[in-house]
Amino acid sequence: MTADPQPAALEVPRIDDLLCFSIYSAGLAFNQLYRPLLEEIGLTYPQFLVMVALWDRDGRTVKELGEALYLDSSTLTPLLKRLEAVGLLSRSRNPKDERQVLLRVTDKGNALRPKAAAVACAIVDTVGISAEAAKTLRSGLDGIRNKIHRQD
Amino acid sequence: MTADPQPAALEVPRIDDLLCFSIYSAGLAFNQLYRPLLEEIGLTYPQFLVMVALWDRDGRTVKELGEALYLDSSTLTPLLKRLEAVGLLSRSRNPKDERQVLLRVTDKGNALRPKAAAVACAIVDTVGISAEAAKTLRSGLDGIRNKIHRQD
DNA sequence: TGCAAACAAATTGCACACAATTAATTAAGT
DNA sequence: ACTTAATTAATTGTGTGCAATTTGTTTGCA
Repeated sequence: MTADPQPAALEVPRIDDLLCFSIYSAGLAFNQLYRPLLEEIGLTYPQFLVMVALWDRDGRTVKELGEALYLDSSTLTPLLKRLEAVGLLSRSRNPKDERQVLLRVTDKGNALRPKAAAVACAIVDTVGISAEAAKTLRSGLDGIRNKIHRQD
Repeated sequence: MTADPQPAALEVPRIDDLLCFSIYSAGLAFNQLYRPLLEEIGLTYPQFLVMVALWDRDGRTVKELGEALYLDSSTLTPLLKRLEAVGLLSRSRNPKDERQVLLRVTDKGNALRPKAAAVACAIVDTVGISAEAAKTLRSGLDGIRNKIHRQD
C-alpha cells in the first residue's frame, strides 16, 4: 500500500490490450463486411451512413449532417457530390441563407431505402449479436465518443 | 404469439441505433484525440499502431504485421516506407526467403518508445474509463471482429 | 450605412484503406 | 529438371478523413 519508490518505467501496452485498437480493427471489419453488400446497391460504407442519416431527416444542411456523423465539410462535400452525381440526392443553396447547402433525397434515393434496409439486416444476422449486447456496446462506445468530443 | 400476417416493411434503423456507427464514430474520435499528441512525436495514428506492434515483436514480416493489424500490403507498404524514410525502422528482404520483407525497429525507433507510452497514458486519462470497463468493451469488440473475419 | 467578425462550404494537400493487378520468388508435382 | 501453382510485396486507382486555407454570405456593431 506504499507508493512505488521506483515507479515502473512507462511502457507501451501490447496492441491487443489497447481499447483504441479494438475499436479501430472492429471498424475495419465492419467496413469490409459492408463493402461487397453495399457495392451491389452502388454505395460505399460512408455513403451508406450519409443516406441513413438523410432518410431519417431529410432537408438537412451540410453542417447539420456533419454534426450527426461527426464529419466536416472537407470530408462531406466530395462524398455528397458523388451521391448527387449518381442521382441519389440534390444539393442546393438555402434561399434564406445562401451560405448553407440543403440536402434532399431524390425519388431514386428513396427507392434505394428498402435495399439498404436489407443490407443492414444481413449485417445484423452475420454479426449475430443480441439486441441487448449491441445496446450495451453502443452505450459504452457512445460514452467514450462523447467524452472525447466534449474535451475538444 | 402468431406470426405477422403482414410483416412490417423492412426499415432502415436510425443512424444512432446502428452499432456499426457507434464503432465508426468512436474510431474517428480516437483518431482525433490521438492526432495532436502523436503529431508532437511525428507519428500518425496508424503509424503509432504499427510501431506498437513492432515494439512488442520486432523482426516481423509485412505479412505477419498485417495479420496482427488486419491490414494488407497495399496499406502497409507506403506507410512502412514513410516510417523507414524518417529512420524509425528498416525494411530488408529476408535472405532465407526473398519474397518476405523483414521489419526492424531502429535505435531511433526504440528511442521513441517512452514518448509513445506517455501518449498512450494521456489517452487513457482523457478517456477516463476503468480498466474493467475497457476490458469488457474490448472483448465485445474483438468478438465481433473475429466473427466477421471468420466468415471471410 | 459601412465594415470587421463570424459563419458555411468548398478547396488543397497528405495519409490511410482496399480491390485488383503485377512482379518476383519459392514450392510442388510430374 | 521443368513447368505450374502458390506465396509475398509492391503498384495502381478510387474514396474517404482531416488540417489549413479560401470563397462567399450574413451578422453585429460603431
